[in-house]
Amino acid sequence: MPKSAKIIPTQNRLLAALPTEVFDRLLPYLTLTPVPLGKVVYEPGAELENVYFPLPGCIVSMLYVMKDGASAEIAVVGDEGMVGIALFMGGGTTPSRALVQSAGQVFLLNGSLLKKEFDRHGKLQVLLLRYTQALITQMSQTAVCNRHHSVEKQLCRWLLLSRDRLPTNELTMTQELIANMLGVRREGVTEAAGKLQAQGLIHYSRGHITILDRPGLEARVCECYGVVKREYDRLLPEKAAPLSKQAAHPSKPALLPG
Amino acid sequence: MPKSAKIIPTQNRLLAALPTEVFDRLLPYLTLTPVPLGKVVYEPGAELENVYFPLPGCIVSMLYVMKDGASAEIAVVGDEGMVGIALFMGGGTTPSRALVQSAGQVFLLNGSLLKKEFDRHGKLQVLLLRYTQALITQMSQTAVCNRHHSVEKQLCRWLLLSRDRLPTNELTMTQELIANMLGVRREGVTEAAGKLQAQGLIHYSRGHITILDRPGLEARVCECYGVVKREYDRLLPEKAAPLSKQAAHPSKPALLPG
DNA sequence: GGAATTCTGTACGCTACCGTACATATGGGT
DNA sequence: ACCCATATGTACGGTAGCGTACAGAATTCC
Repeated sequence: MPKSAKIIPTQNRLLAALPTEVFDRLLPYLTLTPVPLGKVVYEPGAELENVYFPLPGCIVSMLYVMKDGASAEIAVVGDEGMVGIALFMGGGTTPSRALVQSAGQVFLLNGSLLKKEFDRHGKLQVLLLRYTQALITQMSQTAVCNRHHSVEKQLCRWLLLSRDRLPTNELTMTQELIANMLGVRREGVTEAAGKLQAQGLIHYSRGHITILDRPGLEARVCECYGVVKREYDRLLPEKAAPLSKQAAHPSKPALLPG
Repeated sequence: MPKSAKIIPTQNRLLAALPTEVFDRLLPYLTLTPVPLGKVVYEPGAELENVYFPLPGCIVSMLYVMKDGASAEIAVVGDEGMVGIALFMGGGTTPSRALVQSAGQVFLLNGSLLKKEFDRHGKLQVLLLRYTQALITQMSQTAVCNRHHSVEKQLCRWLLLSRDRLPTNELTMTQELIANMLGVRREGVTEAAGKLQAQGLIHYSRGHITILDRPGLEARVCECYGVVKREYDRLLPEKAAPLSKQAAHPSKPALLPG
């Protein structure tokens, strides 16, 4: 049992799932950093210097912004994941932008250190690749959802995706920002949010949204949310138990068959 | 120089880029297989047994089909890539379906053999991860395109993506099928295709489309096509020269700056 | 050669969302 | 307490794409 107590990197689920050996190797280089809402974590085409492991409550959004300024969210990353996969995938850059959608803290890790550990091709590599596949599912499903579903359903999906990465039912987020993420007009969000509020599912005012009835949202969301959620549950380590005993014995054999 | 001539696996660009050692290891297990249009290569949720390396002219489409039957294409794979990335990413399955969009031939490789080679973490791993990142870009951009662009522009994108993976300007494809891929009505495709034909960009009749004016299509397509194209060019090995001399000297330093 | 199937063309009302414009409300700053 | 910036509400015409229906054209099958 290491000098626990202070060791909160386990609050990120990827880091938490690392075996002690790997974890200890990275620990000295993990820097806890607060990130404010709206901060741009990386720009399209820019070589990544660091990767980021969000802590619970911090959400980073991957957004594509077109020449004419129109934008669309491609995926979100919270404490279940990592920002900067292009670093180990080999490209070093991506055409999208990453920005903080919910302020909080991240563990920052130097990119070449991560790459080095990745290239040992131990547990970290396995974890990150599985995470990447989950991310791919999220992106795919976003494409499908963008094609077929109404703004209201997409808003439900977005709210649930956010809620899953937050510690409370409160989110700090204006309708304008949500509109940017969803790639629709702000008025469209106002209208959809208005309906949800009228039905008692959420409450909002000036940049604060409270989820009042999660089951209600789940009843209204399109299948896209569930598909992504199940895939994340299947591919990623379980939410770490409060007192981390991981690596000792994987208490439940995950959902893997056999 | 091995018993060349017959060794056409190099017609797939990923296979072609492998160093001789790796290539020779896999060669005995690569099975050349014809695949007809419409063939389902894998179903959502089904454990993959094999992976597929399409040859030029063969295109496999990754499609998500919803409960109500509505569908949308997530990405396409041709001779630049591989079908079945979930196998080495760790999940083993995906929620999407893969089906043959343009008949042709593929090299089939047993999944566990691929995984084994991947886990040596040599050149194959590097290549496949870079390829996966390119695929991610394609998926992301599809999401963006689905959100913001007209059917006509998307049709242009789709035609160019297909053309890039075919040896000629001819594609065998009904408007009905294109509509399934794009996730729009068949009539929407008829209308858009009609416009393109009126402008002399394409010609079509009963399941056969000919691209007459590629620059014209490029002038009308949205930026999404270019973003994906450039990322593929950046991340993947160049199109193999007819007589494979790859690995010797990368004749041109790609589009990389510096 | 005729019938059946499969593709493509056209039409028409409907709806969700857009672009734009402006009104109202809320909270923070001084 | 007031002002101002910011967030939200509402309205209205425009349009792209939908759902549906059906008609004409090109292959395939017998």
